[in-house]
Amino acid sequence: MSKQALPVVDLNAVACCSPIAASPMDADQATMVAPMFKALGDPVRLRLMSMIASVPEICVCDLTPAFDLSGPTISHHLKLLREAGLVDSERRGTWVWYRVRPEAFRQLGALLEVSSAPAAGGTA
Amino acid sequence: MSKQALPVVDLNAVACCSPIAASPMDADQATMVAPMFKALGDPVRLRLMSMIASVPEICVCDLTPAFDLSGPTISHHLKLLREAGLVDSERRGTWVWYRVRPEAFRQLGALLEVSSAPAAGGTA
DNA sequence: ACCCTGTTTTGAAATCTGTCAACCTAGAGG
DNA sequence: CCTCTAGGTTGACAGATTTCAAAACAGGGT
Repeated sequence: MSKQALPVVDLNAVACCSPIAASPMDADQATMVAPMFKALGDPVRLRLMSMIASVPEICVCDLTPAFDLSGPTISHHLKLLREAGLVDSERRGTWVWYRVRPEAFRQLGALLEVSSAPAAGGTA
Repeated sequence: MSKQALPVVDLNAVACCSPIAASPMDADQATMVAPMFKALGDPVRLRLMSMIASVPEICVCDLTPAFDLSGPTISHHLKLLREAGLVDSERRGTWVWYRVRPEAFRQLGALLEVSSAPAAGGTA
């Protein structure tokens, strides 16, 4: 089973859409969501994320040379991004390709929305 | 100079609106933006942020009892939120009041916007 | 002036993070 | 089977983070 490790952050479990400015977030929800922000809280990972999100998919071999960092270090950061549920990877022959997980991205965006909208009817 | 420390993150310097999915973020920009995400990457701070953002302003005395943490620890997290440029504080008599910095919030949201992605072969 | 309460600062301990060198694994190709 | 290259894993270490107790600071009231 060459399956990659499942993301630590279960996107289905993360409260999906209420902006953090809409109402005080409870502890459990914060515990689930924080790792996603944490993953983006490092300049290297933020840049990796941006590079990945800017194209449909990208090979590690194109990511690594963009940094003054060793291969293992890039690999480590990519792993954290994966565990945060933000990206997905797939091996195809010799190379490994990364792509963004749109749901995760959308959720993060929704969380930061300036809530002028009442959450009416939003509860699925 | 008893003024509170200026935010470490200079909101005017932070590239203001291009979503990270629009084009690869350069190193400088990532260095400036990452601390904001980092500040939200802790469950306690995320919850504090949510509590602050959910109301026009809120007293530390209403924030502290919501956690099983000492006063100094809450104060420390609030400081990090301040230094990230995400919130503002003001002493009024005995109590200190915190409120969100809408510009910072808006910027973070803009960064995560799903830019109607120029998918395959996209010229930026 | 003194004390009381609310908040921040300081100092210190335990834990976590970012990074690299060295090593291991997965496919491709002879 | 052997070797080569692309990536990931392990182990180690310097530096950062989280947390609390103790002390300091800021206003208000007596």
